[in-house]
Amino acid sequence: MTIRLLLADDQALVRGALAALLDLESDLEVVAQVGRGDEVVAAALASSADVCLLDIEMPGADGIEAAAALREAAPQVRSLIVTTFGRPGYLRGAVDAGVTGFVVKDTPAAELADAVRRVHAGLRVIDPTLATESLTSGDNPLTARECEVLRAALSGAPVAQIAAQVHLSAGTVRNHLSAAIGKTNTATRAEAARVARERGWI
Amino acid sequence: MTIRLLLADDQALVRGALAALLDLESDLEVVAQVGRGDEVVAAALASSADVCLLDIEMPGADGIEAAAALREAAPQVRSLIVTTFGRPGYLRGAVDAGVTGFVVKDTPAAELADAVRRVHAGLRVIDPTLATESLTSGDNPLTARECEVLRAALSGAPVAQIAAQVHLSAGTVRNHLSAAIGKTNTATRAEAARVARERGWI
DNA sequence: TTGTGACCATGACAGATGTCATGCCCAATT
DNA sequence: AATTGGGCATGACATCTGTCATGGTCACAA
Repeated sequence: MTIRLLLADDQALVRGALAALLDLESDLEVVAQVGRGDEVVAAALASSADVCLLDIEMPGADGIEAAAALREAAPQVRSLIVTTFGRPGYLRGAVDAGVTGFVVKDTPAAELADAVRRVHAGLRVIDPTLATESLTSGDNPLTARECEVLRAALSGAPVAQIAAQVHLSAGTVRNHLSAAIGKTNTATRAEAARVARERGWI
Repeated sequence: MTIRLLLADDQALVRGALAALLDLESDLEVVAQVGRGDEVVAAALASSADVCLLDIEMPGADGIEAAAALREAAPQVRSLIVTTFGRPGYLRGAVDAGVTGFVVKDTPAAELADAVRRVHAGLRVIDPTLATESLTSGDNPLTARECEVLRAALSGAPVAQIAAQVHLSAGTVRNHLSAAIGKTNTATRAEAARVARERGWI
């Protein structure tokens, strides 16, 4: 009995290449490919996939949202995040969304098929490098508001614009930014936003 | 006679998957794989590759630098940039470095093999979407200094730190940043740096 | 009930930032 | 020789930003 796979990645070339790689394995079969996160559930159901390989950065919905939707609509389908970015925050979010596996695209190609088989068997597959990083980087110390304001600050926009965007007064925005700057040990909001993003806090 | 290929991409999984994809073609053969830009030339010579597929973002040297080095050391080897980012600035730099082809990873997988064959035949292969974008986005209006200062501003560091980094007075840095803000039609240096990066100007 | 902590807001202050005018040096162009 | 344009710098100015103190509301836990 072959394991039926769905691939979700917005880069067609990578998607096709992964399909070629996995189809080399006699016990694996790619039965569906999508380029958007919001098409994952429908495609998984239509193709009766066993395991979904999900990239994180996709239009429509990211891979973590897709995994959460998948758990809701088709709990028997396992999901494996295959992503470029090993941000610890992503890993946490992915685990919360109920994914069974999480590997980065630095993984040797030969190991991917094994990861898929383990995931299909219900075993947790977590990139070890990432797992330790996740522990060292700790929890997100930012409050919900601070995250929201920092996200708006990512573009580099001035405070007035951020305030309009999040429907707060300029003074309050500055307070939140100041708190975030303190918690990230940085000197400017631009730097704080960058650090928070790298740590996966926003 | 098969076309001998070298793959350079820092993500092992993508590299391996591309190898699987291309090895499906009977007239193509992947004879070398590297994960760093500064290993391309040696590997190309050792494996007597005909065409090198180069990612842009790699440690050691980026794909464009690798292509330039390759033209220097082994002019008979064709290079094809295969990258995630379609920044117009990249395309310009790549053409200047003498690459024969430039495709983005959004390309359908089925077209890659054809692109490789065309490149091997000496034909120019340029992603059409990118080519038009490159024309509309126009030339880089920033001076060398402005680029340098903007690059240092990418991290969000305060002016004093940027000044120390580029060995200029704080006042001069502010002047350059002000000029860059004007040329990018933005309000802050963080925004200017973001826009300039998106446009491929830095 | 009494904290406790997140959230929102205001006001005040020092320091950072963006803008502008001005000047000098140097290289390339006219 | 004169002009132009980039690079460098300084000083001045208005504004923006980051910090801090203060005070209010609300939800939740002790």
